[in-house]
Amino acid sequence: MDFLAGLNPNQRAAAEQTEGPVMIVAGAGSGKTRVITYRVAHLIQKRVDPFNILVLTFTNKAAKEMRERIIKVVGSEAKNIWMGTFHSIFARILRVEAELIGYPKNFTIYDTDDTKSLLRSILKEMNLDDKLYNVNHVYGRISSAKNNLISPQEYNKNEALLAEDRENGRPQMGQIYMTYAQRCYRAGAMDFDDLLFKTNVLLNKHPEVLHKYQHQFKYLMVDEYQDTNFSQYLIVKRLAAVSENICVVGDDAQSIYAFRGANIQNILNFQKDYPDVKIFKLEQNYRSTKTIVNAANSIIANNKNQLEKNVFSDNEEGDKIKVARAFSDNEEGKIVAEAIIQEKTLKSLPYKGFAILYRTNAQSRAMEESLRKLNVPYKLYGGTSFYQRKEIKDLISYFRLTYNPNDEEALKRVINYPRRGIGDTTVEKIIVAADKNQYRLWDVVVNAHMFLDGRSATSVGNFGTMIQSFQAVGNNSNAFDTAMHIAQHSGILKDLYEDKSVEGLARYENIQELLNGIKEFSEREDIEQKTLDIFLQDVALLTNDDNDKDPNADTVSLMTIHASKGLEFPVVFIVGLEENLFPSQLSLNSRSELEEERRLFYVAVTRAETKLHLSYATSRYRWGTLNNCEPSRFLDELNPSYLDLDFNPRNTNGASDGGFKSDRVAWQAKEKDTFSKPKPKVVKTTSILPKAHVPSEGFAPSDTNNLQVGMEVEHERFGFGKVVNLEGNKPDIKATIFFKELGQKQLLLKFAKLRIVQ
DNA sequence: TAACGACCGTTTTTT
DNA sequence: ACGGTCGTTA
Repeated sequence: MDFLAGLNPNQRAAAEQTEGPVMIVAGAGSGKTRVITYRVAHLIQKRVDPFNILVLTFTNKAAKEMRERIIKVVGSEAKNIWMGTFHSIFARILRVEAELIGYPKNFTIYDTDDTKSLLRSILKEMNLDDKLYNVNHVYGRISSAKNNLISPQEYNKNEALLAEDRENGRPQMGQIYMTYAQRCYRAGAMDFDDLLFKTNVLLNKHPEVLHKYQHQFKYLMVDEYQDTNFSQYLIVKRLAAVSENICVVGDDAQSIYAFRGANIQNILNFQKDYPDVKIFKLEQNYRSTKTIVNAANSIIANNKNQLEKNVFSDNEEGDKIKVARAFSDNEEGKIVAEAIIQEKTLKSLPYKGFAILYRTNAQSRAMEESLRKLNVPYKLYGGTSFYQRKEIKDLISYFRLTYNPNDEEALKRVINYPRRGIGDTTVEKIIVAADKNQYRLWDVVVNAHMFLDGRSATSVGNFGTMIQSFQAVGNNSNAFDTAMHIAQHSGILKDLYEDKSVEGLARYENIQELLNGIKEFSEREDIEQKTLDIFLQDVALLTNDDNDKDPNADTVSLMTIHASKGLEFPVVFIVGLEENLFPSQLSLNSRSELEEERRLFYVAVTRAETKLHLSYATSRYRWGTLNNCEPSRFLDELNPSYLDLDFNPRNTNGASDGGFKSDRVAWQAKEKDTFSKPKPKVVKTTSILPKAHVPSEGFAPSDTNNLQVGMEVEHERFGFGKVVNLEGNKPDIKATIFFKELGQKQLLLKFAKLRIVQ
């Protein structure tokens, strides 16, 4: 079985170097997954026990895909490889070892919602202003502390951090972190960051455990190493310390998760940690055309501090990159949808050969509408996961509570859902009683009569009894029977069944779907223990892709660029290339954040195999109001020789800047104008804009049916200008006019009030 | 305690 | 635009 023959010399050398520290710097599309797959296959062929191999990935999708590919090569033996995301692998280990660090084995995993909800309660209890102590900000602060392995105690001793918080007007941050950690502990819960943080605690405090896993995992591989944070880095370093058979794979140019603590230095410094590292560079891109690869290179060249590499393609030159300018987000959608239909026929591609990538999930709406209008089948990836839906979380909260009654977030969520007469006041009393006596909420619930009076004591007591009855069922039945029992007896099923609205119906169906999933789980042959608590263990770590009904359906893919990492499509559309959107407004403050946006663009561009489309809109609805948009600086950074513009962005004043600056100049002029004067209270449409131009006496709009390029016109507010271009059909004719004062603008003739001067 | 309406902030990205 | 939260009212 000479599967290594399918690799190029570089790839093969990397796959064969199984001993000692190895770093594989893999450019986009250079066959990275292939190398990892064959490297693992090679290990197994060399009689390494799959149980001794640990492969860490970043997403469930990557883990799943790689597992399938390895199984294809080496057969079912590969199922025994330890392969998964950092979070799932270490959750699995913590389930075994949790008691050593004072957690129950069946600890709950708090997802983002749970975490935020707990933080909100804490802020409220501490009487803190939740505008100043914005939950997302607080969460981010705690998360980054954990990712840098700073415990609450250390945080509160760290003068630099405390001073920083004081300067930001948030002196209570340390206390919040402390309380948050205590409350998680009390609830027997870990959040996402804890799964890594506590693993470090475990390995640090228990040398015998560290020793055990060091010897179990004789071979370590880490995919997407550029996206690891300090916490992950240290786990890997510790586990690899004995064997030093560690292979990291990554591409610094594709590091896009610094915002959540990833440290690009981990890959840049790998060589310092392991001086005898063998470095392999995979520089040949097999995925994309020369045009796409070169254009991508021209983007990333704008970043500093990179590992040196030269990504190239031997594929054909390929089409130029199409750039489209739209008038609005909806028109952009229309352009994309039409292009898909056209190109599908032209190149006889299936729909699944197309992907639309965007910076933010909110952008999917305009795309979806246009695709629906033209009957283009599509599938939306990401967005709110199935497991984040309210009704699903509600039912799962009952499950959680059944197996871990200390799970306070679950308790608060369902104690009065469906309604059972336990209002906020009563819940408040329970919390106060618990805090006063150092009890857990659950202790108060089961002893309700000691803390509450009459009616509410009875309701709360009944709730406790109900959960206890669920526990009894859970101990004696399989997952599906338990789940069904809980769904019925909690009243959730009835409550949703009675809601006959469209949304209510959808919710009911979602519950059905969850129950079906649990039924499938109960019938699986490859798992020995099929109780609901086992099913529950992984739920918080699941994402959408597990719920993919038919992955082979022929549909266009819509997703964020982050979600597209690792994927490839023959034709890719990157939409919304506008300043403040991509690059994101929030990234403009620092060079490093802007560089991350640029890497994100690089990732997006390199998803395309044969054809890339870029587009931007000159106006877009955001927060429900229409905003003017300036083309993204990234468009300027692309070498224009790779571009094919479907419009003329140049000024008529002879300047041949050839870029997107004309749009930008016009935009800037207008912005300046808009902000120079105090805004009127009600800003509904552009007609409220202050009048910079005083119209000539007796100004009256002319009939613009016969408007020609080159004509001089006067606009009520924009002043005098010259028609540069006319495009579009009948009622939607769009005029590009260069105004003396304001620069170039696009106007729809049916709306614009123009007086023809000559 | 529940139901209703006004108001607010949200849109970065994921485990 | 939209959903979640808060305050008012019954």
